[in-house]
Amino acid sequence: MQRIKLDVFKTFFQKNLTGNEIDFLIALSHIQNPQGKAYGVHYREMMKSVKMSVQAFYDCKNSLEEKGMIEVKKGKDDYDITFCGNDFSMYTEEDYKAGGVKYLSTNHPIFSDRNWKKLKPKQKLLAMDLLNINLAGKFRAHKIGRKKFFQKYADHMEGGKRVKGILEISVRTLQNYLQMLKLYFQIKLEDGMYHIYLRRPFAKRTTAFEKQEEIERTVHTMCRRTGIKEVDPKETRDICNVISLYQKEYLSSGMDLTNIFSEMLEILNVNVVAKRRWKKRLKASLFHKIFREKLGMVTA
DNA sequence: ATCAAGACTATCTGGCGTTC
DNA sequence: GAACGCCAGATAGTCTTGAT
Repeated sequence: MQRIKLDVFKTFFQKNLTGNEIDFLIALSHIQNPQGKAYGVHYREMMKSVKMSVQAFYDCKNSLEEKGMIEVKKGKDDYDITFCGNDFSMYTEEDYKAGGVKYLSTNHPIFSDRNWKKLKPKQKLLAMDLLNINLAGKFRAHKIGRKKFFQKYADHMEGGKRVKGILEISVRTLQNYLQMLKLYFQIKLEDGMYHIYLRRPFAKRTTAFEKQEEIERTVHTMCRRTGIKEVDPKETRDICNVISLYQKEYLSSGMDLTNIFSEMLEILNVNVVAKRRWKKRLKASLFHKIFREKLGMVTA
């Protein structure tokens, strides 16, 4: 589920997010399940994907929780993190077709661009807002009056009072931002109207989101938590397929997969008395059986 | 693995001035 | 008139170091 709900994104503007915090949330959206939950988030993993320091990981995790953007539950050397309000599980195919699901895709090339990380926090928000407008407008140029553009994003004076724009920055700063926006957008000023549209390499929709990848992450997390070191690729794939097949039931049941993995290991090692001698590995057929039982499906 | 303190670095603003 | 380069000082963000 590489996406952020539009109304969740809108709250970004009021939370005074730092650059790292924004990237943390984007990275979280990459690994969340349809309910907006990311299981087994490890600090090293985030350090790598967000390119942040150890301390930055903890700072972000704590500050985002304080700001009410995420909910954190401690796991085994890792965390289960819920992206608050970013739940997509209630939508059906029809909802998507009818255009009733408003979201910003985080699977867009702009987020993997090498310059992205260098952008300032509010530049990121501005780029994301314009990206959303351009995607919604099917890549047609976004036309907006110069004055209106500045009033929307930057503060301005009105009758001696300072009126805030959504970015709460000065006009001068917004002018500076226009330079960086040129990385991703073509910006032309014609008759007092800005014409803003995505540059060629970025004028594309996302690639299909990787449901499989997210499930595979879950399996690896469960392996880490149950101490399985020997991760057979074929068994992993088969287990992923089973989870994918029953994903709807699994998500609504709210069950903890760790228990199924533990049970799988117990059965595999039923003849081994000493726990430390257990052979810890994956066995898809056994997983399948336990999984179905727990979901209340009777094996035929 | 986690976190706190302090060091270091980046950012924003608003003024002045130049260019188109 | 709009855009923007440069500058200094205040403020905020991030990283390094080091302890537990």
